[in-house]
Amino acid sequence: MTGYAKGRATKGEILDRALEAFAAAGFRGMSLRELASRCGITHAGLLYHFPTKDALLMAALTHRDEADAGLLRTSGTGVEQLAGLVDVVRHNESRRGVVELYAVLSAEATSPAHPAHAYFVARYERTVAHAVDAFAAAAREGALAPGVDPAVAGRQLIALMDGLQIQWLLTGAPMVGAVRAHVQAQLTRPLP
Amino acid sequence: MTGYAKGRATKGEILDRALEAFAAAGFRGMSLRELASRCGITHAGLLYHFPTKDALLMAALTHRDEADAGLLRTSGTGVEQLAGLVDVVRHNESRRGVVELYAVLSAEATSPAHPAHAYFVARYERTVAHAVDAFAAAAREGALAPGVDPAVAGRQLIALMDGLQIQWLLTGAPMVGAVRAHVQAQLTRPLP
DNA sequence: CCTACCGATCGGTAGG
DNA sequence: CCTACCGATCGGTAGG
Repeated sequence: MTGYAKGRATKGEILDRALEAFAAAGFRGMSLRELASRCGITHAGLLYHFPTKDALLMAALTHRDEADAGLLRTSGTGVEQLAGLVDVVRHNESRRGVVELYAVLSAEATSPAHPAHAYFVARYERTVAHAVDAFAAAAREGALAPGVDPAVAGRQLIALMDGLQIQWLLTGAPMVGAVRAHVQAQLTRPLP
Repeated sequence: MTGYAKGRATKGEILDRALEAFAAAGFRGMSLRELASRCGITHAGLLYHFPTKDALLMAALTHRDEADAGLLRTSGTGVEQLAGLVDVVRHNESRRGVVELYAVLSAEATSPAHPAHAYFVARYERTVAHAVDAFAAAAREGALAPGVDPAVAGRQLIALMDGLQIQWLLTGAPMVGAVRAHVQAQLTRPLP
């Protein structure tokens, strides 16, 4: 019982530190030995919990997804869903590590040989689909500005968020204002 | 004479292949020995031309900049400058390697310790400034839609382009349509 | 979970 | 430009 609970806690801490390490150095640049020493174990101990470096990466990404589950599940109107996406951007400005993680790994993972390539392809399809759904719902509410195509607007919004993350990481330029202005420009009704 | 001219040509070819290697593997993941073998020399031979790996990266980025010089220098009206940016996106869809290079390296270089960190900070300031200038010129022409702030619109456009590059690399989703639609939405006059 | 090891590979240098 | 080397580090495994 104690051993099991302690084992799970340790594993969760390892995954948190693995995310930081992957964010800082990417997949190739991240060293099992350095991460292990940050966790107070040896790199062989790390490989006792996770059989390979690839498996550790996937476990860490799944761990991150579970921690963020429900972050986008704001059941509400289309306009409210879009406001929720703006809130996510605001929230992201308080967690550089998470933003860095996705910026670095999604760029790395564009290579089909990358261990997380399939994960990021699926992640983008899911994220873009969520944004498209939000704009489509806004259209049904009559809140969409004339000429706005939900399919295009959804892809644009996710792209804008990703691009602003790079600029924010590099120069510190704030993200929220630019995202909010862009979303508002697609609507005929003010964001809450 | 011959030696000098041949030396320059070889060096240019090395830099072209270095760009491909950095794009595929990032800075850390790129190996001098593998690049050298692609160039038909040893890794020590590579270090005869470029004293360190850092120096090779910077030389390759400068080489790339020189090849693309003038790509943005479409002297014309603000609306024409914006159309020129859309043309760059169209052009980029025919050179995956270049798009991959900037996507991978700009994400990596968000870390202040990265050898190209200062380069990418300066690059973004320059690129965003160009887009802001284009929108400001469009404003002076009376071509800007009401409520559009050139400073915000410039940052949004560069961010949109970067984000769409990630999506294009990952899923193959075309970039030009979404960029063109976004730029058009900021204007009161049709793009050429 | 550790010690001890494996083969492989890394960037860089000496010396020519 | 090459050969030959340096110390360091890598992911992974055997065996406990």
